[in-house]
Amino acid sequence: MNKSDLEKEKTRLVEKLGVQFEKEYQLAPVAARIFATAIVTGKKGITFDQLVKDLNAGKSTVSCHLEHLQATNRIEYYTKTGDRKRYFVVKPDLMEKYIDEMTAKWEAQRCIHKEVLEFKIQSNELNKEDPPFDLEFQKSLLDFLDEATAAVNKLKKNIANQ
Amino acid sequence: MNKSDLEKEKTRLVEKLGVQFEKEYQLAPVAARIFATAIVTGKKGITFDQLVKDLNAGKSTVSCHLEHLQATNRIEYYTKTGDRKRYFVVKPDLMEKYIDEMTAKWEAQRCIHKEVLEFKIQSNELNKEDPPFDLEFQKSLLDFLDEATAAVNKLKKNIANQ
DNA sequence: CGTTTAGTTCGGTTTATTCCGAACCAAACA
DNA sequence: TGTTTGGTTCGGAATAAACCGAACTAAACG
Repeated sequence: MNKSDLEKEKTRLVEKLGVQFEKEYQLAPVAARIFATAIVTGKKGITFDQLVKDLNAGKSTVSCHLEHLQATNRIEYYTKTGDRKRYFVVKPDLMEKYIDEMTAKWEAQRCIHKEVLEFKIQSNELNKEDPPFDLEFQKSLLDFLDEATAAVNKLKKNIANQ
Repeated sequence: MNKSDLEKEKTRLVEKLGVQFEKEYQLAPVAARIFATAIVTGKKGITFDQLVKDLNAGKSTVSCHLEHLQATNRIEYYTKTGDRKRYFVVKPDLMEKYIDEMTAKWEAQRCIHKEVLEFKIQSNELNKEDPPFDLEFQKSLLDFLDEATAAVNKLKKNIANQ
């Protein structure tokens, strides 16, 4: 196992992580690979033109996706004095952020499912003829979303205090 | 509040849920609205041509997305004797399924992050000159994914036994 | 056996995503 | 003040996703 093997391995890992991230975070292919590169590269960070080279991507593409990844709080950069390059690294509170995104989605869904429940209650009151709506199912959706949020927020606290 | 108001309300809810589902489950617009309609309609179910009418969609589009929603275990159908129509309803174990999907994704990620950790360990052993990789961050990703899986699987058991 | 009903398949169009290169800008340097 | 460096902006091209209608099929019905 020599240095060039490690580079190949890095490329392989970036690609594999990239595919996952495309799905998980709904990122464009190059965006996902930039994010993956930031993770595999670690705290020393990766520069703009290194990304352009490594990923065989256009400068505009990299610029655009770096912008987006920063805007969505997934990466940030630091600079070295006397060096104009930016060194991009993953944000350390990545997982807290992931949990927040998840719970925000669940909260939004819970809110609508509650409206749906109210709709079904009203419908049952007005239309006595129809087979009435099964409110239990709708309630179970709400309960699930509440409990999932609680479970994952507990986890978030554990992470923060460690 | 009369019957036609309820219909408008149903349309509104389908639309609102639809937008959520597009993002949450990565569904095409019409697919998300079909799924939303199934939820808002409840156990009495919705038919093929009702969907075509309600959603102003082509038959082929509805056919294709119904296919997909069944293949991904989100909806199923029942029939009435002497009635060739299919009545589509949401699968009752929707949330268990959602958890399974989530944990499957996490498992896949965990697996790659483990490979990344091994890569970083190897790199540290070989390149003594470089600033070494921070293994703790990588480990914390693995831990998070494990704990998240555990938390959510516990929730799954609670749901199943109720 | 012809017809209706319920749904599927296929080919093509529209629309949106993703990416690129060329031109540009702003800071630093010579 | 001209030039290099590091990065952004803009307009468009290639590609992929989403959808539609027309033709088709298979079961049931008369």
